[in-house]
Formats: sequence, C-alpha cells, structure tokens
Amino acid sequence: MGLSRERIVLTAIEMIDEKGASTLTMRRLGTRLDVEAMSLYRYVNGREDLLEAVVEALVDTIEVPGPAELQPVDGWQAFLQLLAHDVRRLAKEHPLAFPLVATRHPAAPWLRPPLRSLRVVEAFLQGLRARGFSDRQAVEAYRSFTSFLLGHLLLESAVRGASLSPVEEPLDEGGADLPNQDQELDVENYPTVARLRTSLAEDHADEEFEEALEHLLVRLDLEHAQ
Amino acid sequence: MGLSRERIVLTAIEMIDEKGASTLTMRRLGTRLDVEAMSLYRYVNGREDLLEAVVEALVDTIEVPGPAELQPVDGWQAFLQLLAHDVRRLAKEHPLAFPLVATRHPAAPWLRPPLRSLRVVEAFLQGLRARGFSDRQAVEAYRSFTSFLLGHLLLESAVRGASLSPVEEPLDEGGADLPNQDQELDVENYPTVARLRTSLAEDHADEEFEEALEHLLVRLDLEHAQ
DNA sequence: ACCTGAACACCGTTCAAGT
DNA sequence: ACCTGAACACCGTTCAAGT
Repeated sequence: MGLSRERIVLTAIEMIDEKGASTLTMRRLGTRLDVEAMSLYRYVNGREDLLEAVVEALVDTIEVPGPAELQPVDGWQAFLQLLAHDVRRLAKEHPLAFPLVATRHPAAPWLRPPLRSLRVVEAFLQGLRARGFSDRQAVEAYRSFTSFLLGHLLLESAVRGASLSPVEEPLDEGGADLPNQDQELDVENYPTVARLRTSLAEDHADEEFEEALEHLLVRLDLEHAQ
Repeated sequence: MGLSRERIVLTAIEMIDEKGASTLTMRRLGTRLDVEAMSLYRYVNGREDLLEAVVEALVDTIEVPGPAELQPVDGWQAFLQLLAHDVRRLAKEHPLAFPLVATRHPAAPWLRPPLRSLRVVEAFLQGLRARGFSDRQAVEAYRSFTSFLLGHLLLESAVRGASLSPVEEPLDEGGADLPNQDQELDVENYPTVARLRTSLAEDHADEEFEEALEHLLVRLDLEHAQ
C-alpha cells in the first residue's frame, strides 16, 4: 500500500485515461492515492517529470516484434505490420493520453514520437537491419514510419478523445453574444461540406490505417529494391 | 489602443510563439495588454475559448489555392502541392503553436486537424471536385491528406519547438537520485542507435516532406484513375 | 460601455516539522 | 525513511463596484 514511483505513474495514467491530462493535478492525484500532494515529490520531480514518466511508461508497453513473435525469416513487411498495429493498440487504449506521447518534446532529435524511446528505436533499427535493410534505409524507414504513425494515430485519438473530452457541456442557455465554436448550423453556408456531410462523418479509421500502411510498405519496398 | 477580441488573440499568439502555450496565462496576457486579467473576459469566454480562437486565427491564415494562385487548368496535383506547402508555412512560422492546431479536439468529426475549419474543408473539396475528383475520391483525399500533413508537420514542430522549449534548463548540480530524462549517455547501451547516431540526428525535414507528398500524390492518382 | 478591486477556489512547490 | 502542515506565489474566474 506504500507509495512508489510506479504506483504514482500508473494512477496518473488512470486519471488521464478517464478525464484527460488537463485534469491531472498533483493534489487530485494525491487524494486518489490517499496521501497529501506534497508526498509525491519524494518520487517525482514535479508535474512535468511525472508527465514525462507517464509517456515513458506508455511507450514501454510497445512490443517490438522479436524472436518470440516473429521468425527472422518473416520479412520486414511482417515486422513493420506487427509493430504498427501494436502502436495503434496503444493509441486506442489511451486516446486521451496519446496526445502527450505525440507532442511532448523528445529528449533527443532522433527520438521521434511516437517511437520515442531508445529501446524501441534500437529494436526497430535492428529488426530492419536483420531483414536486409542497409543502415541508410533503416534510418529512412524510421523517419517515414514515425510520421505515418503519428499522423494517423493522433487523428484517431483526437476524434475518439473528443467524445471523452474534459470540457463539460455547458447547459445551453442560449444567450452568448461572443463568437461560438459550435459551428454546426453554419454548415449551410458551405454547400459541398453540407452535401458530403454524412460521408465526411463516417469513421473509416481501420481502412485508412491499413491502406496507408500498405502504401508505406510499397514505398519502402521501392527504396529497398534499389 | 482599446481592447478587442482580435488584439487579444494576436497578442496571445505572440506569447505562445515566444514561450509556448503553457506560459500563456490570462494574467500575463493582461499585463502585456496593459490591462487587468479580468478585462479579458469581456471579449473571451475564458482561457479555453481563447485557445480555440488562437487555433481558428492560425487556421484562417491558410490560403487554399483559388483562381488567383492557380488556373483551373492546373491539375489537382498542383492544387494539393500549393496547399500542402502553405500549411507547412504555418507550421514553420508557429512551431510552438502548431501542437494546439494538431491536438485540440475538433468541433466536428469531419474537421480533421490541421485543416480544421469549414472554410478550408469547403475549398479543399471544391478544389478537387473542380479538377476531376468524384465526391468519394475528394473525401478520401481529404482524409489521407490531413493525416499526411499532421504526421509530418507535427513531427517537425516537435523537433524544432524543442529548442524553444519552455522548460528552463536547471543548472546541473549533479545530485538527483530520481530517474533522469537525460538519456544522452545511455546511448552506449544501444549499439545500433549509437552507431547511427549522427545519421539519425540529421535534419531532413524538407526532403522527407517533399518525398512523402510526392508519394501521396501518386497514391491518390492510382485511386483517381480508377 | 468598459475596466478594476476584492474575493474565492484551486494550483504547483518548498521546507521545516512531525512520526 | 516517509509523510504532513503551513506557507508562498501564482492560477482562472465571478461579480459588485467604479468611471
């Protein structure tokens, strides 16, 4: 029942998953752990350090395919497919936390979100080297793969997270004079959007992800063949 | 010299550009405008509304290629090229603000960051419709184009923004017991990263962007030809 | 109509003090 | 060794009051 850095980080992740990072305060976290907020500072160098630890813990759950999941004989395509889907699992399990993984400034320029840990980058590069990539090709693949993951997964998280958003719906008292972000009705002034509204609102996250991943692999294959 | 919503938003953007969104407080913004913080609430429904207005103002600077910049005879490739580069201009001009554009929850599921305004989406869809895309193709292009922009530009912003980061370097007193995010030295435990370190640290943002854009256009062309 | 003073509830963080 | 009480500086926000 004692406090520990690990317990603090896990509870912080819980709270972020429930209501978003902006509602995670040291004091509320302390309360949840049955402790005064000040006690947390024994284990954590302040709130920023805690958020960094949260990101690290999340990224640590990423499983880079190794001998257990994948024979070396399986190509780099299988390797990247498995990895991509595991990062997507992370994004889907933590839609409100994923923006942190995506946007917190990486410690080094070569730690690109969302694959922002030395362990993952090392395994990524080794995985491709072992499957026929040159050093240069592996590094280029790291760059395009991270951009691909970031774009697709953050977009998914933003949309899915919007439902769980921390902003409490203000009861509509219909009296605000200021410009309102609720543009629902203005759609009528944008005929194409209005016409395609239904189609635009459809959720095709799965297909989008698979298709874009497929194309990325094709693209990498072209460079790989050179 | 009087206060106005516009002046407030522009000053907020200035402050974010300088030190990041986390340092933008209502009170500091008031001080900068020579006014008490409470005065801002006449023009802005609180801090969240202000940030929303900041995002809106930034997105409003995106120029979707119209008759002025582009003949209808120019293909959809030229249209998307110009648009992509203008969104990239926005990201480069505001590396510390772009994460807001990227991660704030969109008002509607079809307003995908970073093209998150009705005006831009409408012009985007019309631009492609006028250049031979079907409704379905235009919507699919909107989805893949936004994912592409988000991934590449947010990654660029994160890296570039890290230099301007709001975290003040703590003078290294060399005494912290807690896990430290400064993993610089641990690189030695990751041989492949260590070996490719220099290559990984190189900034190829320009080429990456151009190349990925080129491939996206090829990919869209395949679907378009069907 | 526009800005302010005073106040409230809530933050992050430090540090001496308790056990 | 581990947690807390008290305190400080700083937040966002409301509202009655000033001009």
